[in-house]
Amino acid sequence: MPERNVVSWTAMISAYSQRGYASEALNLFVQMLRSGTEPNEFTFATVLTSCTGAFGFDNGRQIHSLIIKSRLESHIYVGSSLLDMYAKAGKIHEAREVFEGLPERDVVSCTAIISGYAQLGLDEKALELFCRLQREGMISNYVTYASVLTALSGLAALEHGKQVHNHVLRSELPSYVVLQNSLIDMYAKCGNLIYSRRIFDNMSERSVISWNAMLVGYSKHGMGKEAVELFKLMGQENKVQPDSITFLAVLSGCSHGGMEDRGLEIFYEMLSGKDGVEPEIEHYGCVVDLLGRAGLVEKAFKFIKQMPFEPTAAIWGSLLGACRVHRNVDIGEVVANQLLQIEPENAGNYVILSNLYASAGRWEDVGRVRELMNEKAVIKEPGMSWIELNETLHTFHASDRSHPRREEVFAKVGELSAKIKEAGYAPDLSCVLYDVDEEQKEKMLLGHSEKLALAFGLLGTPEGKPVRVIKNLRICVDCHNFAKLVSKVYRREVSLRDKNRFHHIVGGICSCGDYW
DNA sequence: ATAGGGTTAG
Repeated sequence: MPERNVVSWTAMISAYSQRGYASEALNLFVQMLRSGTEPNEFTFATVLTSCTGAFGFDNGRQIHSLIIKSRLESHIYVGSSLLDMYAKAGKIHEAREVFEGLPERDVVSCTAIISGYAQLGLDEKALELFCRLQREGMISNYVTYASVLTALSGLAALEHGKQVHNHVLRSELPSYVVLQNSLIDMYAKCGNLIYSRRIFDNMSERSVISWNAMLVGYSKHGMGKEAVELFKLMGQENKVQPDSITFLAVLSGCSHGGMEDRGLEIFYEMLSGKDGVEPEIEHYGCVVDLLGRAGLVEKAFKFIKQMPFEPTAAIWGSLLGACRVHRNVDIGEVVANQLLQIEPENAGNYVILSNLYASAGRWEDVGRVRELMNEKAVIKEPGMSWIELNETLHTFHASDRSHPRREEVFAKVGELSAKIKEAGYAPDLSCVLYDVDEEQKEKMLLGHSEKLALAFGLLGTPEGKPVRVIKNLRICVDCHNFAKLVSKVYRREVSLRDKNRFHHIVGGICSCGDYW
C-alpha cells in the first residue's frame, strides 16, 4: 500500500492475532509505532490478545504504559483485553485492579475476570465473583456460564452446578457446543456421569472436546470399558477426528480401569501411525502407568530408558507410585533418585518414597527421607478436603479447629474410628512422616482433612445417603482404608475425588482396585 | 473499514 492508516495496520495485526501468529502480530505493532502511526482503542484491544505465553507478559506491560499515555485504560474493550492479558500471565491482582478501575462493566469484562480466576484454579474466588456480579445485574451469556462451570468442576460443587444448568435452561440460550462441553465436564467432575452422558447423547453436534470431556469423565471414574467403547463409537461415527487429548483420555482410562492390555494395543496402534496422532511424551507416560499398574515395574523401567524422550518428573513419579503399590524397593530407590534430582521441591515424591520404605519395614530409611525433606526445606502443599451440603461448601484442613461444628466433627471421627476398628481397621502409621510416638501418630492420622470431611458428611446427611468428599491431593493409604471400612460398617456409598481420580466406594470395595 | 471474554489433558 502506498499509504497506510491506523485501520490498515490494525486489520493486519488482527489477522495475525486471530490465526495465532503472536510474534508476527507484535512485530507488526512495533513497525506501526516506528512508522509514526498512533494506535487507537481497536489496535490496543487487538494486540494485547497476542501477549500471552512466556514473553507475552513483558510486551503486555509495555503496551499497558502506552495505553495509559493514550488515556485509553478505561476503555471497555481495551480494559477487558488488558485484564485478560494480566490474568493469563497469572497476575490476577493486576487484572482485578484494571477491572475495578473500569468506569462501566459489561458481560465481556465480567466474564474475563471470572474466567481469569477460574483458569488459575482460584475456583472459590471465581464462584464468589460470579454470584456477586449476577446479583449486581450482570446478564450472563454462554461464555460466562462456561467459565463459571469450569470453577464448579474444580470445586465438584454439584448443587451449584445444577443451579447454573437451570439458569442456562431458563435463559433459553441456543445450544452452544462450548457450553454443553462445560456441562459434560462439570457433571463428570462432580461425580454424575449419567447426566454427562445424557447431555452428550442429546447434542446435535459434537466437537472433539465433547468426546474428550466424556472420555476423561469415564477415565477419572475408572470406567475403562466405557471409555474404550466410546472411543470406538467415535471411530465409527467418523465425524470428528481424535486428537492427542483423546488418546490421553482413553489411555489413562485403560490404566485407571485396569485394562492394561487394551491400553497397550491402543498405544501400539498410535505408534503404527494409522491414527494420525503421533504419541507425545504424555502418551508414553500413560504406558508407564499401564505397565506399573499391572505390576510390570521392571518392564516399565526399561520402557522409560528406551523412550525417544527425556523422562519428566511426572513419568518417574508415576513409576514410583507403582513401586509403592507393588512394594518394589529396589527399583523404587533408583527411580526416587532420578525423581528427586529433577523435582526436589515436590513434597508428594518424598511422601511416596517414605511410604515405600515403611511398607518394607525400613524405618531408618523412612527417617532418612524425613531428614532429607527437612534439609531441603520442602514445603508440603497443605492438604484440604471439602464437602458440599445444602449448597454450601465446607472446607477442612488437617486437624482443623476452625469449623463451627469442630467438636462434633472430632467426636464423630473418634466414633467412626472405634467402630471400624471392630471391623478390622488398623491405623497405618507409616502414613505419618513426622517423628513422633505412635499415639501421636494415630492422633495425627485421625486429623486428616478427608476424615473430617467424611465425618461431617455422615453427620449432615440422612442414613443411607451417599457422601461425596473432595480432596486437593492424592488420598493417603490410611484414609483410603478408613473410608472403605466406613462405607462397609455404616452402609454408605462414599465417593471420594482426589487429585487424580474418583474413588467410588461401596460395601468396603473401592473402584480404584487399591491402585491410585 | 480495525476491537475484548470461552470448553477437554497426563
